[in-house]
Amino acid sequence: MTERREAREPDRESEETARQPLTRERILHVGLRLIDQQGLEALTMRKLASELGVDPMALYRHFKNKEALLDGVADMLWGEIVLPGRETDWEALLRSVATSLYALAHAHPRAYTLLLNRQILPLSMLQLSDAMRERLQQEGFERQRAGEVICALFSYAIGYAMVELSTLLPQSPTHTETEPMTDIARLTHLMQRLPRETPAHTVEAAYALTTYEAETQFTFGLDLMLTGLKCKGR
Amino acid sequence: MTERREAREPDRESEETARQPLTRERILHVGLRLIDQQGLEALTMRKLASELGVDPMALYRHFKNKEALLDGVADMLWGEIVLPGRETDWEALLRSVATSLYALAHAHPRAYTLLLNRQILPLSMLQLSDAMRERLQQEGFERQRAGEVICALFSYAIGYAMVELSTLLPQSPTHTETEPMTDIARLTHLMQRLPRETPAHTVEAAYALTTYEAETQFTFGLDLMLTGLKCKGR
DNA sequence: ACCTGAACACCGTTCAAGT
DNA sequence: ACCTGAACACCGTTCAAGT
Repeated sequence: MTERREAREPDRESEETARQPLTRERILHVGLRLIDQQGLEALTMRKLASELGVDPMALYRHFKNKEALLDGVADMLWGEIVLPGRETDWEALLRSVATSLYALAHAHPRAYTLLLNRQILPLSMLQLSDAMRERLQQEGFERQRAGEVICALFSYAIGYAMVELSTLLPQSPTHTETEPMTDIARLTHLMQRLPRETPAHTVEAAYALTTYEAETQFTFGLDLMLTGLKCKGR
Repeated sequence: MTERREAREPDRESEETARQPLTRERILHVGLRLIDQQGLEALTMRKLASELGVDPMALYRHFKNKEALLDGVADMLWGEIVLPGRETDWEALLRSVATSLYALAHAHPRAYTLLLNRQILPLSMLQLSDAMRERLQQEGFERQRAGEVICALFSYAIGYAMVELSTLLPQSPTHTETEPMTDIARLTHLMQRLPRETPAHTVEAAYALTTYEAETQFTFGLDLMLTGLKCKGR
């Protein structure tokens, strides 16, 4: 996706190309692809190794254990968030980062939970928040206030994305890419995920919950925060 | 194993008391306790069964599989959130629910991620949000607006809690219960969770990030939302 | 010194054999 | 009809035996 090598031959991105030397980056890249395609629980040291055309134990020379490998994937995900150019003011900056974090959930729905599940602080996350803090301070925010704002923004954006994923994610990841589901499809999909004894009243509530335009709703909460911030002053 | 019915013995709340009949509730209860004590990945069908003094396969007559069991635990967690009395106005209501969701993260730090990781819609969550919607509508919110507010609030509260857990959670769960860590303890704990090559500049950023008073910071973001809501009108 | 794959100690779940 | 536990197909990781 991001990496364009301009090779003479069309990359088939299959087991054939897996004959390059084994690097940390390549492992992580294939690992993320595996999660995207088959889900987080399908990422197995053995499966990943065979995908790379390599002995399972070979992975352990690049990562201490599976946890460390997942930490690496999480760091990659954080690394996909980039700041807009220097000319954007603080409000647009916050809006941009929040939107990017939300969009990341659609780019990597099965991997997204790694953003918060890890037991380390991803370096990319620290660098991102530090760069944001610097920009906010330049526009007059106090240091601590800047930190609070960033933390609140991250919490909302990621939290919203995870709520959406946990209530809307189809079992098959195909829908995410294509056009929105029909009402019928949405309802049947919903019914599958409710206990059989759910009262009709609650089914209706659930349907309402999952029917809102997700993007609009995300913006609503984001606007709440930004409005509050402007009311309070920086 | 033979069934022993020693009714005269005082409850020691250990494996002895595990001789009660196996019910869905008891399984879930012990399962949550196991997660609280040993972490989510330590919850094993086999371990849980032995904790209950039961054959592993016995669990499968109450739950289709491990996923269904975890769904049940998630539902229990949602069930711990209760609404305040009818006399509280909408702002206090929202504040109360958000705070409860946040507090739940401290009561069950190792299980908290289940709130959002499940592939079903927990019934308790639907009932909670539906009850909230009703209350908000009674106070003049439009139906859709009420839904948006609830969703935004859930997102922020849970998101904040998960951000806090993922950046602050000590490896040993003891600290959560006791008094706050000292600065030194916090710093060393932080250093353990950063890559060895982290530049000093970023270490400082990370330290700042994890040092804020968590509770105060949570309230800051919550206030942002509520202020925004009041500015915009209901 | 590096690389490998057999082996260990688990896991969720199936299934056949017991009652 | 219910209950049980052996067995299957995995898993992450150790470790000794190869090079």
